[in-house]
Amino acid sequence: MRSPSNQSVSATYSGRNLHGQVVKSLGHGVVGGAYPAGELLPNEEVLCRTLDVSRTALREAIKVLAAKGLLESRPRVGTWVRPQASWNMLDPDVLSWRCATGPDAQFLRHLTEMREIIEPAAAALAARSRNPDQLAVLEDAFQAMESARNVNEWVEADLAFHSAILQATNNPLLVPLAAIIGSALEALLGISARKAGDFHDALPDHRKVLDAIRAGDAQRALHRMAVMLSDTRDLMQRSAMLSDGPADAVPTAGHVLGTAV
Amino acid sequence: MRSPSNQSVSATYSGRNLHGQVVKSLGHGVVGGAYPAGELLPNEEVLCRTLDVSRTALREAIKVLAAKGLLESRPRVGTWVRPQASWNMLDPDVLSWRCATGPDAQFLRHLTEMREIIEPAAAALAARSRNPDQLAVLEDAFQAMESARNVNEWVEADLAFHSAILQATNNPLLVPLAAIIGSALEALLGISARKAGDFHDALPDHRKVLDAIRAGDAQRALHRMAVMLSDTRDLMQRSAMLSDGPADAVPTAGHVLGTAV
DNA sequence: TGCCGTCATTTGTATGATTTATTAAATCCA
DNA sequence: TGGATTTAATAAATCATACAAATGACGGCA
Repeated sequence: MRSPSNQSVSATYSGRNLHGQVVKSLGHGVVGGAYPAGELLPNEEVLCRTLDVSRTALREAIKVLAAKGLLESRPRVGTWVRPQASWNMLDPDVLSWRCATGPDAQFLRHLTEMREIIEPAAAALAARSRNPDQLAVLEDAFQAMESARNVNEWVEADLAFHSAILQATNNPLLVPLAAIIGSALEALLGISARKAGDFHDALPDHRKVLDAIRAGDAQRALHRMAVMLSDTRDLMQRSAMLSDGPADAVPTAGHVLGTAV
Repeated sequence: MRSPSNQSVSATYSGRNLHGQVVKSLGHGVVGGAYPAGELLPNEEVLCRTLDVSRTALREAIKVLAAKGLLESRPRVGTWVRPQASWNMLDPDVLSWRCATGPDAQFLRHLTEMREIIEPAAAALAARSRNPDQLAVLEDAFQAMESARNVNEWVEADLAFHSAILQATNNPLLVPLAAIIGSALEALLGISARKAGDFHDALPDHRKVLDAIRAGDAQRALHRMAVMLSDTRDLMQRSAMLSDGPADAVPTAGHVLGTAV
């Protein structure tokens, strides 16, 4: 038995190590706009003193951020912030940093748009490809949603539910997109601070998706998921209206894709 | 003028630096299965001697691979390969390494499935959201496809075409998915070695998508893109049949999603 | 003006010393 | 003997320092 016993589940390796903390700190700074795109960072010596770490730790962090497309370095020039288009936006860390700093309405719209593209299709594939174990995981997640007693528990179970669907597609390329859903839920939580009895309203929508996937009905699963997301969008716009005044009437991806009710 | 002049366009930062070469080498090894999942890598000292680099370079490479979800390290234990489910499959580097080593039919199917989910929706959004500049880029890419004189030129232009559509959605989360299309084209190239006059057959399909996007007709763009991908899949299965014998009859994502012709 | 070599600055690479985290063995008590 | 506790061994983590390489800027020179 050589293989190590407990492997960390979380995709984003947190700031447990020192260099991880530096990655987090610099990552926040870059994504948050503290260092504008195209601008040079202070050189290594200065950054080391600013962050109070050794060059080793700093450089490891810079290499990680370069691998995520945020930074680029050259001798004699320095290290600078790459244009936003080069950032690996689907990286869980980048996504999380982006959400942590000003989850503007526009970015939330982009997240929602992605969900409306991915999730109905994923539900359809899951209905077709799921195996019994994967279905069991999905059922468990649904039960966890039912028995959630506060918002945090509910969000956790909700994410587990949608992740389980992605897993059940048996397409490994779809699985990492759970990070997008997680970010969307987190951002949504920040905007519409739901009350105690509120969140259970979404339960019937989820049950219908589950039923369709259990029955192996791909068409129905796709449709039910589209409906659920449409409802979520409505809820979002309503709470945005309450806080920010009338929201601009943006056509939903569902409308564009022809999958809305 | 402080901002550096020429920024590298390529997303995957190649092995120009020594540590970049180590990232590439180890990345290939891990993704290719030379180091099985769950298995410990040799410790730093041994790896340094094996790869003939300093600990600095090796450790920076390991940090990068850890950030991509491939590895995890702990003191007293070592560095081991994380389970495949933890790999950040959407990372351009990981995707490229995966394609470089045994692009099995199954993985190609997963890539195609993703395209069939993403691209019709992206085409629809692009038809709606594109601005004149983005349309011009798309037209340029199409002309490059028309005037391609060999397979390499054609693949390059093809990728540019599909990337331009993703860009034209104005959703930054969709842009990085171009890496998936690139991998799919590359893998497809490996399987069905197209002949000189062959590839231009796909031109009419592309023209119809372009026309729909130019006209701002989201529904038609979606439909035309779905048709194009369906044709591509047919071509793929036919050439697979020629080389590997009769292919198993897999339902297309297009069928599942109800977007096929 | 335009070319070319030199120099200064910044990252890149290498190495040794020290610290910390973690496991497994060893030890100490009931 | 059994369980908890301490200790030791090991590998990565961090730090500090030295040197190498790349490259943009400057200045000399034809």
